Amino acid sequence: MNDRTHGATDSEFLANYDPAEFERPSVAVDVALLTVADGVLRVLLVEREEPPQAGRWALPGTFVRMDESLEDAARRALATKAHAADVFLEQLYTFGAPERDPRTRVLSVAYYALVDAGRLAHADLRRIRVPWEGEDGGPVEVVATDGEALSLAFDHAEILGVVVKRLRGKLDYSPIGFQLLPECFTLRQLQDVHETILGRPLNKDSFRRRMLASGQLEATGQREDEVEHRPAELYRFVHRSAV
Amino acid sequence: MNDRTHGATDSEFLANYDPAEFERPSVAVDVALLTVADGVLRVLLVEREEPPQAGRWALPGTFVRMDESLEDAARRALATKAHAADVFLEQLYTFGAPERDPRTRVLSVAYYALVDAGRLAHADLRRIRVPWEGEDGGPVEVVATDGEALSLAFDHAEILGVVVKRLRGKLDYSPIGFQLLPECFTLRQLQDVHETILGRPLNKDSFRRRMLASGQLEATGQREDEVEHRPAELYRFVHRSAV
DNA sequence: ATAATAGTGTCTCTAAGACATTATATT
DNA sequence: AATATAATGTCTTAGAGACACTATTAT
Repeated sequence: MNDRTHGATDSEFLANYDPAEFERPSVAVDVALLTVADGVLRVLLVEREEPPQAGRWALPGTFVRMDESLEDAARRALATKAHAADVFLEQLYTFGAPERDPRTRVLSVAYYALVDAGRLAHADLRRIRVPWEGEDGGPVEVVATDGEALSLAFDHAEILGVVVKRLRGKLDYSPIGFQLLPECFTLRQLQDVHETILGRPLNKDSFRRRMLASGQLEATGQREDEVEHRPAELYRFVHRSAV
Repeated sequence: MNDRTHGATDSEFLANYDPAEFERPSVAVDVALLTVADGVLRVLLVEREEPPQAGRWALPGTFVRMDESLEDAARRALATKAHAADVFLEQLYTFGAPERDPRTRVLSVAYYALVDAGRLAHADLRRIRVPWEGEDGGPVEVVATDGEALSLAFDHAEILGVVVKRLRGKLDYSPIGFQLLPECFTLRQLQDVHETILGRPLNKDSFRRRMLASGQLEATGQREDEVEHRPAELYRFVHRSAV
């Protein structure tokens, strides 16, 4: 028991508190920014230019500053890459294996962000290939435009695997599907997003019924155009007031 | 760009790496150890004896050591409190608001643990009261045996709220219900656990059918005894081989 | 007109809720 | 025998899958 602190008031204690007393891990945030387009999941990666693991591809990340929240750090990690002000962003999991970073102990609080493909240039987006079915989980692969698998830094292939697993699990009872589409969209586009995330085809009829019955969709009265067939109704996502 | 590191190999870089270069947050783990008995959720709390927030009730926690995994730290936080070797333990969420701890920046990687009530003395377990329905979420209350609400330390009421919300969300598609029961249990006991977690009654017939159809239950051929009515069959949880 | 997709209506099948009935223990 | 709960069987209802059919655009 420490006489300097035991029984003291909070203010006395804090005046004597030495935060440098113990060795600490570093804390980073890494953000998986995903889009869906053309039936594939894509992720924003950056090529590491400095050691460790220079030349490998990594999720955008940054070390957490002492006075910012974790979510603020995550948005800062995206700031130069995307119009990150209003992207959907949610904490995923904290990865803390002692040897996951060769520098020193580095914890990564991982986030995932979802945007519609129209808001990002395709330049930095790489295609995700999921080598497992359903919610089995495990690392995923990321392939370049030439089809070759990229070498990912640290445990980022595992992090992306957890992202995909999380998306598959949450898709049915959360509005994440809408985050990957523009404000107005057709039911077909919504179904494409769901099928791409789940990695399997869905029944069109029951998908329509389920979505329309959910109360989350509002018909805009407008129709898509520039399509070479009958244009579909455009819908807007409305947050469902719980029952 | 840093000339000392740019273009260097990993080993050159690491030889020069100074982990003390940047100020870092502290990282703690806090563990919510839950049981279900007599129709209530209970949680293991410890009374803080030293500042900050001496006298308040807190989740067992500890600072993460440089060479241990987050899960190891969580088990260590429980070690003196419970036979923690083989409890079910899962990461919940990382809480990182800059002002959540008055000492300095302290991140908390929260875990939850589930054990059957028979394995813990009731002494340190306090009853959880959930003031919201379904998965609305929000902080919960913890009440002493005399019914008075305890004053919880830091953001631990919010952490417990997230635990309850997570349990309600995962109950239907994960085996967490079984973690709160002894190895052999009756369907009635399993239903009690589900009803307690969800905070609402369930239909007995369809609950039985659903559980038996899930393939997760194996009849032991044995029956409960020391009950004052017809004894029920005892079942054992078997991990369901997917499909 | 033809092609292509949007959207509607209906049948079937499965799972949940409701309820009645039978079974098996204790007192 | 009376009581309490376990366990089974059946009817009804809601939602998903399947499929046929109609609607609306472009070429």
